[in-house]
Amino acid sequence: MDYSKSVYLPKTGFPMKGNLNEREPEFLRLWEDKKIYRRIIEKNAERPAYILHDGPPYANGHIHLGTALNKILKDVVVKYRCLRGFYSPYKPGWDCHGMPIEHQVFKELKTRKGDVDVLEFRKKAAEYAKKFVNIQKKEFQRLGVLGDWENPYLTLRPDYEADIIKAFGELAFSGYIYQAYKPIYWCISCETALAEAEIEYADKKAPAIYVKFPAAGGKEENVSFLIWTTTPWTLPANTAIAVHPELKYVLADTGEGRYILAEKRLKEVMGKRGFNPSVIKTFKGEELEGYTYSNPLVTRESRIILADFVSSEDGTGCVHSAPGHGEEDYYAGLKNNLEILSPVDEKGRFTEEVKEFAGTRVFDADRLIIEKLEQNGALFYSEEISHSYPHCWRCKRPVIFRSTKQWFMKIDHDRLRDTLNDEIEKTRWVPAEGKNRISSMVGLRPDWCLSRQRLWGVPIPVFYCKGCGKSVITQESVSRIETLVRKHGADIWMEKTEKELLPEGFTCPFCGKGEFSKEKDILDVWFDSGVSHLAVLKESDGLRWPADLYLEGSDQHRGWFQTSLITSCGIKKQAPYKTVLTHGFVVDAEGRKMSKSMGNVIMPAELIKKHGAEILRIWSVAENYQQDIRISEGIVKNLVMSYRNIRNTLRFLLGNLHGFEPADAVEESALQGADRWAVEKLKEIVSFVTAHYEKFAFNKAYEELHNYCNIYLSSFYLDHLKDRLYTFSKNSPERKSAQTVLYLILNTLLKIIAPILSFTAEEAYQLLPWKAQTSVFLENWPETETADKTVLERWERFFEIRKQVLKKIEEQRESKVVGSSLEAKVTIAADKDTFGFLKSFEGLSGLFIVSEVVLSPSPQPAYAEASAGMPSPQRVEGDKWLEITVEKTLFGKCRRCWVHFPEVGSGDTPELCSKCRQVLKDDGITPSP
RNA sequence: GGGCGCAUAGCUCAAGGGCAGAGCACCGUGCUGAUAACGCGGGGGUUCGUGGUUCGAAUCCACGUGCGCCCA
Repeated sequence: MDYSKSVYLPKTGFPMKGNLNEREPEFLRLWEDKKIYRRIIEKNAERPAYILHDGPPYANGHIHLGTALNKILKDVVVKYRCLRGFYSPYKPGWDCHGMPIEHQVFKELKTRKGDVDVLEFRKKAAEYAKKFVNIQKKEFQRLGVLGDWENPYLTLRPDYEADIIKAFGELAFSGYIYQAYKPIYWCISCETALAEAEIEYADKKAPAIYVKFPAAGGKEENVSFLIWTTTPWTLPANTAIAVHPELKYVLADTGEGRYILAEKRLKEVMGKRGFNPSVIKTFKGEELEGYTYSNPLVTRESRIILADFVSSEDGTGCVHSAPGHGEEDYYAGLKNNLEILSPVDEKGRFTEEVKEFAGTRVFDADRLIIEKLEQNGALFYSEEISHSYPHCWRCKRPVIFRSTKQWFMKIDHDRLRDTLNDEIEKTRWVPAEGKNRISSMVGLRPDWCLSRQRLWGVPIPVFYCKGCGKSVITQESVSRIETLVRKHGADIWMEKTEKELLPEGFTCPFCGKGEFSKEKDILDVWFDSGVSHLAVLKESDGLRWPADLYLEGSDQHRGWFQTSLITSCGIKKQAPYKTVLTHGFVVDAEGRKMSKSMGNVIMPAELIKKHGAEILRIWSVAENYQQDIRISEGIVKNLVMSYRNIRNTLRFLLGNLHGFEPADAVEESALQGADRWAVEKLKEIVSFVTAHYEKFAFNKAYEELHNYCNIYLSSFYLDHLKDRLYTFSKNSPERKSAQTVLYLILNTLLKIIAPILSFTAEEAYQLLPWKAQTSVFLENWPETETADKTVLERWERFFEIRKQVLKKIEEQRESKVVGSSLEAKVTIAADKDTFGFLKSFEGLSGLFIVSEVVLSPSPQPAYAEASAGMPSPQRVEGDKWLEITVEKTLFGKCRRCWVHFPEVGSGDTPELCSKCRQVLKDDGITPSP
């Protein structure tokens, strides 16, 4: 007789193999076709809101693992909130302006700034950005991220651009915006500003000169600070000499003159002239602060300042500082209130400010300046060196640092820095270290330079009066520009003349004249995204300000978190977010960052193709994202394994609920044996997982879910239930009790894994005959109930004993006494308390999955004999002891349920146990021969 | 060079002064009614290094190494 057809084996259309890459698109289609995102939002429209504001990725290139990680984490948060019944819309966005796109478009056009029609160029740049918005949109959607993909926000949309103009205006009217000089890279042959990305480093020959700057007003006569420079032409713009506060300096006498320089450099520098100087004094750099000296080229007295960037590796340790011609010098200048001189025009010629060399190109001036210094007796030594120097990417010529007038946002205005700090304090930072990080950055940050001498961005809405030369920005002018931009886009600024842009009859508020020229610089692209909270979080779009959550990579402490905070505190005196969550960076198996040159880059598309987006989702949450997140084939393989375990657990649940209907569910009071424990355990899992979703500790939630499926379900509960599910009468209370719990577990599990395992949860949900919704995401989060601790503890104690029973069985398996555990007879002797404890369990044999369990009341002998060299009890703890014996059962094996029973072998169906005989009768089954 | 952070089993993570633990992987094995599944058992550690504090350090302190982010 073949009884395998007479048992109720699992039956389901949920395949064991996920085939994720092929199946996932089905569910993407389902979500799209049935407008699931819309429906979730509508469902919760009247509920409390939870707003995650999307930081816009840059619309350039394909998504990489970092962006995928970020979007998945956001998706998990949003889905969790939605399931919990929050109104939690997700509006994705893209950052569309800026240098990288401009750079790419120039490359494609094989041209450069200055050679293009600005409007045509901007059209191309917009097309380029939109193209990548669409590419990335598809890639993000493929990850299973739900959101308002039909209406994302793009920083290049007219509405958004108008809001940028508006925000700039508001800051200007509050007095935050001012104009000042700042050095930038400048190509004197292309006559254009260059961005960092347009700079190439190449070796260049340069004069390296040592120059004496006579100390002034000191007690010592004939003392000079000795500086070293490779750009003699910047000497006229010198306004300070920087020394390192901690470095040792000397006053050295050569006989020919006395010099101050770093002790470490003394020998080498003096050696150039063959001097063997005597050291008169040694002192720390900080003692030099405030001393003055005179410039040998122009009549100017300047100060010694302290700066940490001074090195003792080359030069003299006394660094010539020209804040108008170098970035380090510039910041040192700001800090020390130095004048920022930049007496060089756009063609690289000295202006009238340097009378003697006016009209001379700076590189030609080097020679003249050296001659002049020599005549003055200020030249200590001159040589030629070759060093790495910035060059223009386009014309390959050396560039210079030149200062131009630029727009800034003042951080120390109207107590803004205090507001920033206060708001940082009020914000919840996850992890908490983020607070420290951003506040130390905000504490030190200089004013924000908003000007960019570029083409692809939003214009700075400022006019210059041709009458008095003053810059003009008024409520009226800004509001007019804002309206025009909202209607036509920011291109209007380039398209129209000043007269057309300004309101009719507009006159200069300073001098009353009516002729203007418009600002040519555009805004820093960080300003675009920095005002996203104003441009996007609008009630009219179903959103709220401030956002509940910003969630980005930890690099955004300096980037978006900060720019958003600054604009927000400047305009609204309040942070735009309540909580900021950061994640680390994606690195390879060895913890190294991914880079093309290292060849260790893994793209999301590869992983999706191979394993499905679900694995990427698991990876995103299973790791501790507060640190750097590693990825490698091995790591992915592990995740795939853990996925399979969860998937198979779902499959088992689905399979064993075949034919079950919710109406079949029994009352909680009618649950049998371990079923009651399972209900309590599930409560515990739901509470734990919910609490950890709430804390953004997704890895803990996932780990718990995995462990639950693995340790509690697969290893114990489900294994134990097989007997009841497969062999008991179809409608028996034992079977229905088990199914009731499986039903509960499955329904619950699908909802709480859905934010992470979105595809799999949906796949399983679609197979539920009793599914109430079109999608699992339209369901409600299960109630979190406090589990009955007494029940859980009782069973934990049981598991401890079970573990030892299993070990004993394994020993006997190794000795070939038993194979299947159902061949085992287990005898347990124990102390009184443990004995009573075990006795209180019904169906112990079923819980151990053995055929016989004998509880031997035999007191103490085993324990007593232990000392006499007899087999020792397996567990002794205080007065508790336990002795477990496993032997092969003498009963016959029931051919149907495989359990060994005494009655097998007798009666009219000797191959069956009495239970199975009855089941066959009750269920009217005639087994096929 | 500076600021912030990280380092525990092959992998992902626990333990935050008191025997270094879990899951996965691996090895062995059972079952053949979750079967590319499932069960059971097992091996596996210089807790990055050095020094210090302490009766006792993975844990606290100092220095160093490696890595990441940001800045120069």
